[in-house]
Amino acid sequence: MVVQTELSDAEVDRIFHALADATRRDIVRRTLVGDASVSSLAADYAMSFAAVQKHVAVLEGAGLVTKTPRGRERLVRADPEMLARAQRLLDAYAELWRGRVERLDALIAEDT
Amino acid sequence: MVVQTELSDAEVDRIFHALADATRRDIVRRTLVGDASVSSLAADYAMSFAAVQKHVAVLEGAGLVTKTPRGRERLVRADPEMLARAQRLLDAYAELWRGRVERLDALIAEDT
DNA sequence: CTAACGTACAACCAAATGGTTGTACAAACG
DNA sequence: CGTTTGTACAACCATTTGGTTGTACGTTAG
Repeated sequence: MVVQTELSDAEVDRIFHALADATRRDIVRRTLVGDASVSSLAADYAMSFAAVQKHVAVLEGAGLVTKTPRGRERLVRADPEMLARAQRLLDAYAELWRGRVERLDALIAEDT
Repeated sequence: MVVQTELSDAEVDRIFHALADATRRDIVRRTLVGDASVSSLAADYAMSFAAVQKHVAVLEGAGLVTKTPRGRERLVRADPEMLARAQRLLDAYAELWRGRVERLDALIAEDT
């Protein structure tokens, strides 16, 4: 889509795909506030631990989240740098669309 | 993720999924500027007409795009209202993340 | 009218997704 | 020590995805 951004098409694909699932969005939300082990995350979803592990892996692959070992646990946290890049990406789209919508509004206004 | 938005989880799923493909993002970009028939869109991608038809259907299902018949053609255009809703959704995420990042920045600043 | 064009839709296929269970292993607990 | 906890990973499965080709049908052009 060649919006102003430093992200490749494949990275944008991965980011949007990672966010296209309610469980994964919830994991991002929770790890935004503070760290959480994979099992503590898994405790709140009606699916197996392994399934949650996979969701975390998808988020990790998109760079939205990082995992750091602490003892036998793996702490998951939202990665601020990648979130900032994703944020700029979303801003770029929002801005693009805003421009389009305002242009349409202007056309409608002219019609009156 | 329960961000401030009027969209259901399933709708958010569909929107992000629709945007998780470079061809579909390109179609949105092109129909943002002006209408385009499905075949005129398809002419620019290295895939069959039917494949492009399916991509348009995904965008349509997400509400990002509408199709209106004109003669034998079907004109595709980005839907301003849904784009505005998607824009607010993206804004909400960006804002959420911005808050988190700024909070982290503040913590780092305190450490110095 | 006939031919070409634009679309719809079904059938099919390979690969990816999203889930499961089972096994293995290191770390923490008692 | 042995047991439980947290994780990793493989195998498996059903469904979805993203692509294909082929057929049918209305619309436009000659």
